[in-house]
Amino acid sequence: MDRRQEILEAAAKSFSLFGYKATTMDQVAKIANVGKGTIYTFFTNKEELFNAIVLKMIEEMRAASDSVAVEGGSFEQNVHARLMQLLKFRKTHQLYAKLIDEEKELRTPAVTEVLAGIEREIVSYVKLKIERAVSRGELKPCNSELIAYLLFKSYLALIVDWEKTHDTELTEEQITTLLSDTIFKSLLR
Amino acid sequence: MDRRQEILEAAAKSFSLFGYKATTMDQVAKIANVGKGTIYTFFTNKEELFNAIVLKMIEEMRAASDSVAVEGGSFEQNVHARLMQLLKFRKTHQLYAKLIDEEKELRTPAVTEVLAGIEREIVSYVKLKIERAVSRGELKPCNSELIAYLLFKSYLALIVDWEKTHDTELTEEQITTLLSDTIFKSLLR
DNA sequence: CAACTGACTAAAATACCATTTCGGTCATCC
DNA sequence: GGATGACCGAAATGGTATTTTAGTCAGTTG
Repeated sequence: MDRRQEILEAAAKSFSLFGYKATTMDQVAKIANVGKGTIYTFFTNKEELFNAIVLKMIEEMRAASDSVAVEGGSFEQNVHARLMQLLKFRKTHQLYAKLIDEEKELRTPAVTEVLAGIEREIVSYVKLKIERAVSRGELKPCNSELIAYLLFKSYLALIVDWEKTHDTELTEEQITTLLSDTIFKSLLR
Repeated sequence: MDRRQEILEAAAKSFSLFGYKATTMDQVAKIANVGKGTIYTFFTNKEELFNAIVLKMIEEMRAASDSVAVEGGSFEQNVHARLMQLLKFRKTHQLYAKLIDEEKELRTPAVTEVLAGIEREIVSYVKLKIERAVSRGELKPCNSELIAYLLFKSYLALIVDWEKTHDTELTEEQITTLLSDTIFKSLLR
């Protein structure tokens, strides 16, 4: 069977289970039933292998996000659904959750970088969606980068941070209403 | 001269210069020209001494916040001025800056706790201001805790987090306009 | 004698070194 | 000639000796 594929699957498994730092190349080789050297014919080093796995995860996230978007739906409806889905993914997906944990506990640089990259991508995606909605006339012209950033940070605060200091999780209803009345409303043409 | 006062000043100096972990009680005693035992006649332990210093800083923050509030000013005007001032204080004040650094680098529990406490206090203060403004009829009734939290997190994101990922700091004008059009606007009766 | 001191203690942090682990290479093998 | 795993140096880890430090208290001093 495809050796590259075996390696990718083994690596995905190991990174998901143990995180970046705690998975060893020997470990991956063993799970994949290949010699360690073989890994290096496909990936230049551990970090590149990791990046390949993360890239696959990002694809999954994109698919998950697309799966909740409604063709022809409003900007608000779609951005809300997408961000909620992405932040759910963040908690649910084994690898993502593991990486967040490793970032908090170990501060592994490769992990920090990857997580920051994902957030940048999300913000930049929201920014794109804003610009599209502006040019289609649904939203007022605005500083799309700034709004995208504020939107993302707001969702992050309400979904991720809130429960760290409060004991009752916010309902989706509360979040929807709040942001609908504030940020989203102000964007409408 | 008042020994308690000497100790407080020495401690403030040392905590500001070296942070919590790196100031030793011997150090404080030496700066204060006092035997180490004397410190323990006024403060039960290092953490209590630290809390006393932080309490003084909180007083300063309160004063700084009050100094920019306008008697009879609007809710938006005053909350904006106060939060801007508090977040400026956060960067500017030697002790506060040092503690943020220590929290990031060392994760000293006593420091983590103190910083979390300050944020809780700020949010709860904003919450109070919202409730006042609601009962005076300036704002619509709302979930004050939630709005206070979102407001604080938004300012934090725009002032503190933004510059970590972008190379151009946001102007106060941009922040004012953005939040005025979104969160603040939606609160008005 | 009451406030103050600093030598003292136990516990925690740090420095140090021996040993192991790990990412990456490459001579060898199938 | 693609795959392998023994091998290498560097980095991490563990264990231990040493130092540092928060907190105490017997003794000193004004």
